Amino acid sequence: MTAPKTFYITTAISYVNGPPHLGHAYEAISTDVIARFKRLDGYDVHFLTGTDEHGQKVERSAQKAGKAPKAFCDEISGLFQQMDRDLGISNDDFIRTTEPKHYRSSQAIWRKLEANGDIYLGKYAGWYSVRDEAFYGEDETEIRDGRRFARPTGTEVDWVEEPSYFFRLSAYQDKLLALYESQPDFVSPPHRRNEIVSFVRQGLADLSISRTSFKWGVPVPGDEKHIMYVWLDALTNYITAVGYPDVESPAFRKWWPADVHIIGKDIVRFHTVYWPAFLMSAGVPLPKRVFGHGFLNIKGQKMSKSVGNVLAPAEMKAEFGLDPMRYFLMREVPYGSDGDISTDVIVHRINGDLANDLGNLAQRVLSFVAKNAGSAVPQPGPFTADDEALLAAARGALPAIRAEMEDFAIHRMLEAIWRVVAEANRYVDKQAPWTLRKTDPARMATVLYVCIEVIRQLAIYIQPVMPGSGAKLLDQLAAPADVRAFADIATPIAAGTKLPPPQAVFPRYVAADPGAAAAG
RNA sequence: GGCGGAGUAGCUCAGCUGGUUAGAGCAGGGGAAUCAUAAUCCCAAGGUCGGGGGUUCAAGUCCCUCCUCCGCUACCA
Repeated sequence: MTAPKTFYITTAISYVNGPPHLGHAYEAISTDVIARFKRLDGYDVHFLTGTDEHGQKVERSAQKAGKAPKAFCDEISGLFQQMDRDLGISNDDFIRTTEPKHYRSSQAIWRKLEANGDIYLGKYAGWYSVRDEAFYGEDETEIRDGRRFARPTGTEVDWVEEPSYFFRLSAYQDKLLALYESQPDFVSPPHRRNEIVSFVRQGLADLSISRTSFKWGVPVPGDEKHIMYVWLDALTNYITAVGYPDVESPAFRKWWPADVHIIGKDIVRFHTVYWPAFLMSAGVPLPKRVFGHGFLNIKGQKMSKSVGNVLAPAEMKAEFGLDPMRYFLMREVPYGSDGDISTDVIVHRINGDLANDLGNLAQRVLSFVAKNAGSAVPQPGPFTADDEALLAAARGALPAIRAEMEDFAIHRMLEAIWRVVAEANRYVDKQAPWTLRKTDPARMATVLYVCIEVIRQLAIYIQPVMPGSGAKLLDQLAAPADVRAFADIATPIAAGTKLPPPQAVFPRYVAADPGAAAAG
């Protein structure tokens, strides 16, 4: 037997500066969809998510909250873990950068970079924004009301002058360009790749990778006045979780290099420039791919605290239900682009795609079978061309959705599935089993069989996005738990299978209190 | 300022290396059916493909130019 195909996928670790919002949920859900898809497709999957807990911003937030940094992190990290549970996220592990094993791992990679001659002590002076965790040039700042702000982001900056260790990022320019050249899909979607390539082409400056102005971080080995730059520490989480620095450990050998890091578009550079450079220096293989997803806007506006339109994942779930919420987010927004959401669009999707198209398809067929076929899968006769065409469309969707998921085109995967849904509804109308019931019961049996088989396949396909609903549908088809993977598409349902009473899976959404819905 | 992307039916978007009457989904219009969560199905309608110029037998699809929007990035004393 050959070793099972493995798939290691990660989200970015969330910064514990505040509670999770819909953007975090979006990343968690989309990564979860890919992870579940791969599991259903026969891969041994390792899905990692977690929280990023160091840095001056967290130190200050903790102070403001009157808490010790670690206690503060425990609390916020707990909220993220709760969110994952609420959203049905199937992560196999949850890493926190404050774990002892992560200190060990971060210090180990530091020593590797050092041993490779890529770290030197210098001095950094500049305008530093705690909010952005970044330095700005004098000319990038402006003074308002006697205080100085970074122009690009509008955050307040302080003059910071301190000794700092630097990483020789400048030495990696050619190697990085060679990487983008030889592995065109290392960075995706493609337009992100172009941005990164042009950024690196402009030349890379060495990177300041330590701080002395605060304490909340991983101490630099051998010079504990310094703590490591949060990004070096944070990125390392991906290898810590699978056993680094024990590169010979079973976990590390099994999972690393990661198949894909799913991240937000705002941190593509850290993952496709700094991270591969660190790994090259440390002599660790690079992740295979990095995918930067887009952001969600609410009715055309960026989510922000000051606008007051920050949507809590729990609110949206409470209003629309978990699976409809997951479906909406995955279907409405092309994965990799920004998306806009509003209550109108959500309701439209839920009622149109879920209740009317798929939900009603299942309900019209299953209730018909319950009433007219003795609540069991009918015995089919010979298939007509129409039957074969629909069955072929359903079966043929599998390679199509696989291809879409290779590019992380989750929205197009769903589109492909829904093309089958539409075809199935057309088939039902054309075959009109309610007429056949009177004229040709044998033919009716065949038609119903085909419908049930197609619904079974659809139920299997939707599981990555809507695990609960897929399961509910498969329960109604009396499908045992061990025949719900993509491999089971090929084995049609057995005639004679006794079916439980049908039950609507996707109810229509009706606003309880019009105007009070979550997204406005 | 540089690099890149985008401007196609009311809305969201497909349209690969140029080639018959420019497509889909949704909304809107008409009709059919009644198994079903009043869901479904069919039909028609709807676009000077951002403006202008050019290449070509032929351009949404190539070239030039202008306008608008977006992303990345750099930056003027």
